[in-house]
Amino acid sequence: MDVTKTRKSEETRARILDTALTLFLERGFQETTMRAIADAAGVSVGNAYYYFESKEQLIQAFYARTHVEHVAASHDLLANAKSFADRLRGLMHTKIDTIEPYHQFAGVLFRTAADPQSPLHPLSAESAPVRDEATAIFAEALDGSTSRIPSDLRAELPRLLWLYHMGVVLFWIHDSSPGRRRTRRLVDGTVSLIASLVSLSANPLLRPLRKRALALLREMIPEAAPASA
Amino acid sequence: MDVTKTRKSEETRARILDTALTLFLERGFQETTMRAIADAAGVSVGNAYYYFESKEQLIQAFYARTHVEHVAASHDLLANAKSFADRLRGLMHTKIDTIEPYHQFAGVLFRTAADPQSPLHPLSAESAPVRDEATAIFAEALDGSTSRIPSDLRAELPRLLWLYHMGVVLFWIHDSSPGRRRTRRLVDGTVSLIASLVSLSANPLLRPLRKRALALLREMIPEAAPASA
DNA sequence: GTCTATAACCGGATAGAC
DNA sequence: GTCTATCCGGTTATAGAC
Repeated sequence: MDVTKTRKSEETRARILDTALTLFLERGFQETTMRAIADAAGVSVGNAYYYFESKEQLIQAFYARTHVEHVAASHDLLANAKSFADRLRGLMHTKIDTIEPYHQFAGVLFRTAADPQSPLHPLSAESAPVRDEATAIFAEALDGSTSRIPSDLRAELPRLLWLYHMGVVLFWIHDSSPGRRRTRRLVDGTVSLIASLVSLSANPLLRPLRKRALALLREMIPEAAPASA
Repeated sequence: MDVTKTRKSEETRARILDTALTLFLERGFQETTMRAIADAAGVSVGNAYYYFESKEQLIQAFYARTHVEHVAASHDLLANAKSFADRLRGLMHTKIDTIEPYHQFAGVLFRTAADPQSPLHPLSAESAPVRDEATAIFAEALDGSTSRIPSDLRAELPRLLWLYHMGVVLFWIHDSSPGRRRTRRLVDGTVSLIASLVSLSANPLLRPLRKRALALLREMIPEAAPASA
């Protein structure tokens, strides 16, 4: 009985979610009313709110879905590419590929996510699991690379790269060029610069700067998910 | 007659704006209804909307006001400090001072500003005047400095610094430490790093990297306010 | 106690009279 | 320029069904 109940519940939830995402993609976020979502999903408005706290909550699905897709899409790449630059570049391009279908309402998503109070915010406690997973994929890109990287830097790089990737996504949101060409170009350019910088950072000349930068980073972002920051 | 009309209009507009900002500061943005603003300002809701397109539009005032204050607050500093690091550090600290009163609703402000569609967006055409002025103050900090800086970098630095300053403000929004200590610390640390990096960039070893970085920057941000980007 | 529905609330925004 | 009346849509209160 529990099973049946749960299954039906799950189905209703999934139906509402799928309907919502479809409508968002068809008409945009603002233009899609909760009444329309409920209607199209064959439930009442109140019922939709039983499953999802708010309209924005429905966007959470975006996060989870695209991240899962990104991991899947990156599998081959991470199995094959060797150099740090290739791995990072590949990762970034598959990321863009993965989120592309959602570009039209990415603005709204980001707008929501930008509010420090929002559970959707990338730095919020609620986002910690997704954030940690996303950071992990950069760590994986790093671990599997054959490039020589100073060990102190290597320890901090995954989080730095996650931050970098957020910056690229931010650029992407504003990128209206055909095929998102400008973002692609930005990725190629910045990955190449990052790779150069990383390999230069081993140079004795840059050692003091590297040490200072890493110390500052550790001070500013003490833990992956600081509750009291 | 026109004068009287205009004057009265200006007064009403100013009254609504002042009332709104006061209420926002007292109770927060979300908690302040347009009805409350209209009431407190002694006008009707419809009238408030005659002067301001939307509730969020009222926040525009924030931009203009704080920038004017920032320029004023930076005057002495720019007249006295000599080194690039001192000038930049001072500029950043006066910036934080200036925006501090608005910290409690900065999240909402940023949230609004983050939407690519929003006229409040820092990169929007509507924001160009403020953005250009803000960039100009960094150019001034640079021009008056006695530090030696490669000329190709010097040409691009104001825009880079504007970008950097946006990043700091973003950090500040999320900074709930007493006295905004973490942001202050971030400013000191990053300014020192930036200064080191700028002076290191003259080193032949880093020349190719600098050239590539600047070329990428110019490609990605062709003009101050690209209409078609 | 898990799910679903209806009716209402609330506040941002607009229409249209004066 | 100013108002009143109204719309609209996110959200909630609450009653009842399974």
